[in-house]
Amino acid sequence: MSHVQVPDADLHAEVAVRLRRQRQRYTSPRRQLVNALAAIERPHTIVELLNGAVEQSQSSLYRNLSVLEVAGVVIRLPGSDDTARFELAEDVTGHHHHHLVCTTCGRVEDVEFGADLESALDKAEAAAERQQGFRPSAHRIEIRGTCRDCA
Amino acid sequence: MSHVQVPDADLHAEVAVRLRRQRQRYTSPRRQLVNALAAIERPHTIVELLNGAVEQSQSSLYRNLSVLEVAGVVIRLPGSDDTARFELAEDVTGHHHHHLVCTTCGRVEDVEFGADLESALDKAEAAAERQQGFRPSAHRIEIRGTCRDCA
DNA sequence: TTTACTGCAAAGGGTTTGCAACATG
DNA sequence: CATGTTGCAAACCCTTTGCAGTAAA
Repeated sequence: MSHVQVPDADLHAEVAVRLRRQRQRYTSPRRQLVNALAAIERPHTIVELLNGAVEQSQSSLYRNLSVLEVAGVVIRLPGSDDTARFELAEDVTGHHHHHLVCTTCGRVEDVEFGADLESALDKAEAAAERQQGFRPSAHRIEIRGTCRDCA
Repeated sequence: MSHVQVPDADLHAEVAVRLRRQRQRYTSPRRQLVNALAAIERPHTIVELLNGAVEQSQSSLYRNLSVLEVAGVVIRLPGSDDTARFELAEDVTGHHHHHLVCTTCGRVEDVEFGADLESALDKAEAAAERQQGFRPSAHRIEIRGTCRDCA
Protein backbone atom coordinates (compact mmCIF):
# COMPACT_ATOMS: atom_id res chain seq x y z
CA MET A 1 0.00 0.00 0.00
CA SER A 2 2.64 2.41 -1.11
CA HIS A 3 0.04 4.99 -2.05
CA VAL A 4 -0.78 5.73 1.55
CA GLN A 5 1.24 8.87 1.98
CA VAL A 6 0.36 9.10 5.64
CA PRO A 7 1.73 6.37 7.90
CA ASP A 8 -1.00 4.13 9.25
CA ALA A 9 -0.66 5.44 12.77
CA ASP A 10 -1.12 9.02 11.61
CA LEU A 11 -4.04 8.01 9.40
CA HIS A 12 -5.86 6.46 12.32
CA ALA A 13 -4.99 9.38 14.58
CA GLU A 14 -6.43 11.80 12.05
CA VAL A 15 -9.57 9.74 11.63
CA ALA A 16 -9.98 9.58 15.39
CA VAL A 17 -9.75 13.37 15.63
CA ARG A 18 -12.33 13.90 12.93
CA LEU A 19 -14.73 11.41 14.46
CA ARG A 20 -14.36 12.94 17.90
CA ARG A 21 -15.24 16.31 16.39
CA GLN A 22 -18.61 14.78 15.46
CA ARG A 23 -18.97 13.17 18.88
CA GLN A 24 -18.56 9.80 17.27
CA ARG A 25 -16.45 6.89 18.46
CA TYR A 26 -13.63 5.21 16.60
CA THR A 27 -14.76 1.66 17.20
CA SER A 28 -12.98 -1.44 16.04
CA PRO A 29 -15.34 -2.11 13.09
CA ARG A 30 -14.78 1.46 11.92
CA ARG A 31 -11.03 1.06 12.19
CA GLN A 32 -11.26 -2.16 10.20
CA LEU A 33 -13.25 -0.32 7.57
CA VAL A 34 -10.69 2.47 7.28
CA ASN A 35 -7.95 -0.14 6.92
CA ALA A 36 -9.87 -1.84 4.13
CA LEU A 37 -10.30 1.46 2.29
CA ALA A 38 -6.61 2.28 2.71
CA ALA A 39 -5.44 -1.10 1.50
CA ILE A 40 -6.37 -0.91 -2.18
CA GLU A 41 -5.75 1.90 -4.65
CA ARG A 42 -9.27 2.04 -6.00
CA PRO A 43 -12.75 2.96 -4.78
CA HIS A 44 -14.65 0.13 -3.10
CA THR A 45 -18.23 -1.00 -3.48
CA ILE A 46 -20.35 -2.16 -0.57
CA VAL A 47 -20.28 -5.69 -1.89
CA GLU A 48 -16.50 -5.72 -2.24
CA LEU A 49 -16.16 -4.53 1.32
CA LEU A 50 -18.60 -7.09 2.70
CA ASN A 51 -16.91 -9.92 0.79
CA GLY A 52 -13.51 -8.70 1.94
CA ALA A 53 -12.01 -7.83 5.27
CA VAL A 54 -14.95 -5.86 6.61
CA GLU A 55 -16.90 -7.82 9.21
CA GLN A 56 -20.08 -5.99 9.99
CA SER A 57 -23.66 -6.09 8.88
CA GLN A 58 -24.63 -4.35 5.68
CA SER A 59 -26.66 -1.76 7.54
CA SER A 60 -23.80 -0.95 9.89
CA LEU A 61 -21.47 -0.63 6.92
CA TYR A 62 -23.78 1.89 5.26
CA ARG A 63 -24.11 3.75 8.54
CA ASN A 64 -20.40 3.78 9.24
CA LEU A 65 -19.57 4.95 5.75
CA SER A 66 -22.09 7.73 6.20
CA VAL A 67 -20.61 8.75 9.55
CA LEU A 68 -17.11 8.74 8.07
CA GLU A 69 -18.33 10.78 5.11
CA VAL A 70 -19.79 13.46 7.36
CA ALA A 71 -16.55 13.47 9.34
CA GLY A 72 -14.66 14.18 6.10
CA VAL A 73 -12.83 10.86 6.10
CA VAL A 74 -14.65 9.10 3.29
CA ILE A 75 -15.88 10.25 -0.10
CA ARG A 76 -18.86 8.66 -1.76
CA LEU A 77 -18.68 8.29 -5.53
CA PRO A 78 -22.03 7.67 -7.19
CA GLY A 79 -20.93 5.30 -9.92
CA SER A 80 -21.81 4.69 -13.53
CA ASP A 81 -23.45 1.46 -12.63
CA ASP A 82 -25.86 2.15 -9.84
CA THR A 83 -23.83 1.02 -6.89
CA ALA A 84 -21.90 3.63 -4.97
CA ARG A 85 -18.17 3.39 -4.44
CA PHE A 86 -16.25 4.70 -1.46
CA GLU A 87 -12.70 5.91 -0.96
CA LEU A 88 -10.69 7.78 1.65
CA ALA A 89 -10.80 11.56 1.31
CA GLU A 90 -7.77 13.07 -0.37
CA ASP A 91 -6.89 15.34 2.52
CA VAL A 92 -6.66 12.26 4.70
CA THR A 93 -4.45 10.31 2.32
CA GLY A 94 -2.56 13.25 0.82
CA HIS A 95 -3.09 11.60 -2.54
CA HIS A 96 -4.82 13.74 -5.20
CA HIS A 97 -6.08 11.58 -8.03
CA HIS A 98 -8.82 10.98 -10.56
CA HIS A 99 -10.56 7.94 -11.99
CA LEU A 100 -10.44 5.63 -14.97
CA VAL A 101 -13.88 4.06 -15.39
CA CYS A 102 -14.23 0.94 -17.51
CA THR A 103 -17.57 1.16 -19.28
CA THR A 104 -17.51 -2.59 -19.92
CA CYS A 105 -16.97 -4.07 -16.45
CA GLY A 106 -17.61 -1.01 -14.30
CA ARG A 107 -14.23 -1.19 -12.61
CA VAL A 108 -12.78 2.08 -11.35
CA GLU A 109 -9.02 2.67 -11.07
CA ASP A 110 -7.14 5.61 -9.62
CA VAL A 111 -4.96 7.74 -11.86
CA GLU A 112 -2.81 10.80 -11.26
CA PHE A 113 -2.50 13.64 -13.71
CA GLY A 114 0.31 16.12 -14.31
CA ALA A 115 0.55 19.59 -12.84
CA ASP A 116 -0.27 21.23 -16.18
CA LEU A 117 -3.68 19.62 -16.30
CA GLU A 118 -4.41 20.45 -12.69
CA SER A 119 -3.45 24.09 -13.18
CA ALA A 120 -5.50 24.38 -16.38
CA LEU A 121 -8.37 23.05 -14.33
CA ASP A 122 -7.81 25.64 -11.61
CA LYS A 123 -8.02 28.37 -14.22
CA ALA A 124 -11.21 26.89 -15.63
CA GLU A 125 -12.73 26.85 -12.15
CA ALA A 126 -11.84 30.49 -11.65
CA ALA A 127 -13.46 31.33 -14.99
CA ALA A 128 -16.63 29.48 -14.01
CA GLU A 129 -16.78 31.54 -10.83
CA ARG A 130 -16.37 34.82 -12.73
CA GLN A 131 -18.77 33.98 -15.52
CA GLN A 132 -21.51 31.97 -13.87
CA GLY A 133 -21.28 32.96 -10.22
CA PHE A 134 -20.53 29.37 -9.29
CA ARG A 135 -18.24 28.94 -6.29
CA PRO A 136 -16.08 25.83 -6.88
CA SER A 137 -14.95 23.65 -3.99
CA ALA A 138 -13.65 20.52 -5.71
CA HIS A 139 -13.32 18.90 -9.08
CA ARG A 140 -13.59 15.43 -10.39
CA ILE A 141 -12.27 14.07 -13.66
CA GLU A 142 -13.42 10.75 -14.97
CA ILE A 143 -11.93 9.10 -18.02
CA ARG A 144 -14.27 6.54 -19.45
CA GLY A 145 -13.12 3.75 -21.71
CA THR A 146 -12.00 0.13 -21.68
CA CYS A 147 -9.64 -1.28 -19.09
CA ARG A 148 -6.76 -3.65 -19.87
CA ASP A 149 -8.69 -6.75 -18.87
CA CYS A 150 -11.72 -5.91 -21.01
CA ALA A 151 -9.76 -4.84 -24.10
CA MET B 1 -32.01 27.29 -27.46
CA SER B 2 -29.02 28.94 -29.00
CA HIS B 3 -26.79 26.09 -27.87
CA VAL B 4 -28.27 23.67 -30.35
CA GLN B 5 -25.61 23.81 -32.98
CA VAL B 6 -27.54 21.58 -35.28
CA PRO B 7 -30.78 22.94 -36.72
CA ASP B 8 -33.81 21.17 -35.36
CA ALA B 9 -34.60 19.47 -38.64
CA ASP B 10 -31.11 18.02 -38.84
CA LEU B 11 -31.24 16.99 -35.20
CA HIS B 12 -34.41 15.00 -35.75
CA ALA B 13 -33.08 13.56 -38.99
CA GLU B 14 -29.96 12.36 -37.21
CA VAL B 15 -31.97 10.86 -34.37
CA ALA B 16 -34.20 9.10 -36.87
CA VAL B 17 -31.18 7.57 -38.58
CA ARG B 18 -29.73 6.33 -35.33
CA LEU B 19 -33.00 4.83 -34.20
CA ARG B 20 -33.54 3.12 -37.52
CA ARG B 21 -30.10 1.54 -37.15
CA GLN B 22 -31.43 -0.14 -34.00
CA ARG B 23 -34.69 -1.10 -35.75
CA GLN B 24 -36.51 1.32 -33.52
CA ARG B 25 -39.19 3.80 -34.52
CA TYR B 26 -39.08 7.54 -34.10
CA THR B 27 -42.52 7.93 -32.60
CA SER B 28 -44.11 11.17 -31.58
CA PRO B 29 -43.48 10.71 -27.83
CA ARG B 30 -39.81 10.10 -28.61
CA ARG B 31 -39.65 13.21 -30.78
CA GLN B 32 -41.25 15.21 -27.99
CA LEU B 33 -38.66 13.84 -25.58
CA VAL B 34 -35.77 14.82 -27.85
CA ASN B 35 -37.23 18.31 -28.14
CA ALA B 36 -37.46 18.61 -24.37
CA LEU B 37 -33.83 17.56 -23.99
CA ALA B 38 -32.74 20.03 -26.67
CA ALA B 39 -34.68 22.93 -25.17
CA ILE B 40 -32.69 23.53 -22.00
CA GLU B 41 -28.93 23.80 -21.56
CA ARG B 42 -28.68 21.45 -18.65
CA PRO B 43 -29.20 17.75 -17.94
CA HIS B 44 -32.77 16.77 -17.08
CA THR B 45 -34.11 14.51 -14.35
CA ILE B 46 -36.99 12.14 -14.91
CA VAL B 47 -39.18 14.24 -12.66
CA GLU B 48 -38.36 17.45 -14.53
CA LEU B 49 -39.25 15.79 -17.79
CA LEU B 50 -42.52 14.37 -16.50
CA ASN B 51 -43.52 17.72 -14.99
CA GLY B 52 -42.54 19.48 -18.19
CA ALA B 53 -43.36 19.00 -21.83
CA VAL B 54 -42.99 15.23 -21.90
CA GLU B 55 -46.34 13.47 -22.00
CA GLN B 56 -45.81 9.80 -21.45
CA SER B 57 -45.91 7.39 -18.58
CA GLN B 58 -42.91 7.14 -16.33
CA SER B 59 -42.12 3.62 -17.52
CA SER B 60 -42.24 4.66 -21.17
CA LEU B 61 -39.98 7.58 -20.39
CA TYR B 62 -37.41 5.29 -18.81
CA ARG B 63 -37.70 2.91 -21.73
CA ASN B 64 -37.42 5.63 -24.34
CA LEU B 65 -34.42 7.18 -22.65
CA SER B 66 -32.82 3.77 -22.59
CA VAL B 67 -33.55 3.19 -26.28
CA LEU B 68 -32.14 6.61 -27.14
CA GLU B 69 -29.09 5.93 -25.03
CA VAL B 70 -28.34 2.68 -26.87
CA ALA B 71 -28.84 4.53 -30.15
CA GLY B 72 -26.19 7.04 -29.07
CA VAL B 73 -28.60 9.95 -28.88
CA VAL B 74 -28.85 10.36 -25.12
CA ILE B 75 -26.29 10.22 -22.34
CA ARG B 76 -27.21 9.14 -18.84
CA LEU B 77 -25.45 10.95 -16.02
CA PRO B 78 -25.63 9.16 -12.69
CA GLY B 79 -25.91 12.12 -10.37
CA SER B 80 -24.56 13.01 -6.98
CA ASP B 81 -27.99 12.78 -5.52
CA ASP B 82 -29.34 9.43 -6.55
CA THR B 83 -31.54 10.42 -9.42
CA ALA B 84 -30.11 10.11 -12.90
CA ARG B 85 -29.96 13.04 -15.30
CA PHE B 86 -30.16 12.84 -19.06
CA GLU B 87 -28.85 14.99 -21.89
CA LEU B 88 -28.38 14.79 -25.64
CA ALA B 89 -25.10 13.21 -26.72
CA GLU B 90 -22.43 15.68 -27.74
CA ASP B 91 -21.98 14.28 -31.22
CA VAL B 92 -25.66 14.92 -31.83
CA THR B 93 -25.61 18.49 -30.57
CA GLY B 94 -22.04 19.36 -31.60
CA HIS B 95 -21.66 20.98 -28.20
CA HIS B 96 -18.77 19.71 -26.07
CA HIS B 97 -19.21 20.73 -22.46
CA HIS B 98 -18.80 19.74 -18.84
CA HIS B 99 -20.80 20.19 -15.65
CA LEU B 100 -21.05 22.45 -12.63
CA VAL B 101 -22.69 20.50 -9.84
CA CYS B 102 -24.16 22.38 -6.89
CA THR B 103 -23.60 20.25 -3.80
CA THR B 104 -26.31 22.15 -1.94
CA CYS B 105 -29.32 21.90 -4.26
CA GLY B 106 -28.10 19.22 -6.66
CA ARG B 107 -28.59 21.39 -9.72
CA VAL B 108 -26.34 20.67 -12.70
CA GLU B 109 -25.36 23.36 -15.21
CA ASP B 110 -23.41 23.06 -18.44
CA VAL B 111 -20.07 24.79 -18.78
CA GLU B 112 -17.52 25.01 -21.57
CA PHE B 113 -13.80 24.96 -20.98
CA GLY B 114 -10.96 26.43 -23.02
CA ALA B 115 -8.88 24.56 -25.57
CA ASP B 116 -5.86 24.49 -23.26
CA LEU B 117 -7.70 22.41 -20.68
CA GLU B 118 -9.12 20.09 -23.29
CA SER B 119 -5.71 19.50 -24.83
CA ALA B 120 -4.08 18.92 -21.45
CA LEU B 121 -6.79 16.35 -20.89
CA ASP B 122 -6.08 14.67 -24.21
CA LYS B 123 -2.44 14.31 -23.21
CA ALA B 124 -3.45 12.89 -19.84
CA GLU B 125 -5.66 10.33 -21.58
CA ALA B 126 -2.80 9.29 -23.83
CA ALA B 127 -0.57 8.88 -20.77
CA ALA B 128 -3.18 6.71 -19.06
CA GLU B 129 -3.28 4.50 -22.12
CA ARG B 130 0.51 4.14 -22.21
CA GLN B 131 0.93 3.58 -18.50
CA GLN B 132 -2.10 1.58 -17.45
CA GLY B 133 -3.26 -0.02 -20.68
CA PHE B 134 -6.56 1.77 -20.41
CA ARG B 135 -8.17 2.72 -23.71
CA PRO B 136 -10.00 6.04 -23.26
CA SER B 137 -13.16 6.81 -25.18
CA ALA B 138 -14.54 9.88 -23.43
CA HIS B 139 -13.93 12.12 -20.47
CA ARG B 140 -16.10 13.89 -18.04
CA ILE B 141 -15.18 16.82 -15.81
CA GLU B 142 -17.38 17.80 -12.94
CA ILE B 143 -16.79 20.91 -10.87
CA ARG B 144 -18.51 20.67 -7.53
CA GLY B 145 -19.37 23.69 -5.43
CA THR B 146 -22.14 26.16 -4.72
CA CYS B 147 -24.31 27.69 -7.41
CA ARG B 148 -25.28 31.36 -7.54
CA ASP B 149 -28.73 30.75 -6.04
CA CYS B 150 -27.40 28.76 -3.09
CA ALA B 151 -24.49 31.07 -2.27
C1' DT C 1 -25.91 6.12 33.36
C1' DT C 2 -26.02 8.53 29.46
C1' DT C 3 -25.02 8.37 24.74
C1' DA C 4 -23.39 6.01 20.88
C1' DC C 5 -23.12 1.70 18.24
C1' DT C 6 -24.73 -2.68 16.39
C1' DG C 7 -27.69 -6.31 13.81
C1' DC C 8 -31.98 -7.68 12.23
C1' DA C 9 -35.85 -7.00 9.65
C1' DA C 10 -38.84 -3.93 7.39
C1' DA C 11 -39.61 0.14 4.71
C1' DG C 12 -38.21 3.57 1.08
C1' DG C 13 -37.38 5.23 -3.47
C1' DG C 14 -35.58 5.23 -8.05
C1' DT C 15 -35.61 2.07 -11.86
C1' DT C 16 -36.96 -2.04 -14.49
C1' DT C 17 -40.12 -5.49 -16.32
C1' DG C 18 -44.41 -8.73 -17.41
C1' DC C 19 -48.33 -8.28 -19.72
C1' DA C 20 -52.16 -7.09 -22.68
C1' DA C 21 -53.66 -3.51 -25.79
C1' DC C 22 -52.29 -0.36 -29.37
C1' DA C 23 -49.82 1.59 -33.28
C1' DT C 24 -46.63 1.61 -36.97
C1' DG C 25 -43.94 -0.11 -41.09
C1' DC D 1 -49.84 -8.94 -40.01
C1' DA D 2 -45.53 -8.86 -37.88
C1' DT D 3 -43.01 -6.20 -34.91
C1' DG D 4 -42.26 -2.29 -32.15
C1' DT D 5 -44.42 0.79 -28.48
C1' DT D 6 -47.29 2.10 -24.69
C1' DG D 7 -49.40 2.28 -19.79
C1' DC D 8 -50.40 -0.02 -15.70
C1' DA D 9 -49.00 -2.42 -11.89
C1' DA D 10 -45.87 -5.33 -9.77
C1' DA D 11 -41.21 -6.59 -9.04
C1' DC D 12 -36.32 -5.32 -8.26
C1' DC D 13 -32.33 -3.67 -6.01
C1' DC D 14 -29.64 -0.52 -3.54
C1' DT D 15 -30.05 2.11 0.45
C1' DT D 16 -32.12 3.84 4.72
C1' DT D 17 -34.50 3.44 9.11
C1' DG D 18 -37.10 1.64 13.50
C1' DC D 19 -36.16 -0.94 17.20
C1' DA D 20 -34.28 -3.49 20.98
C1' DG D 21 -30.08 -4.88 22.81
C1' DT D 22 -24.97 -3.95 23.62
C1' DA D 23 -20.87 -1.34 24.51
C1' DA D 24 -18.18 2.56 25.44
C1' DA D 25 -17.23 7.34 27.86
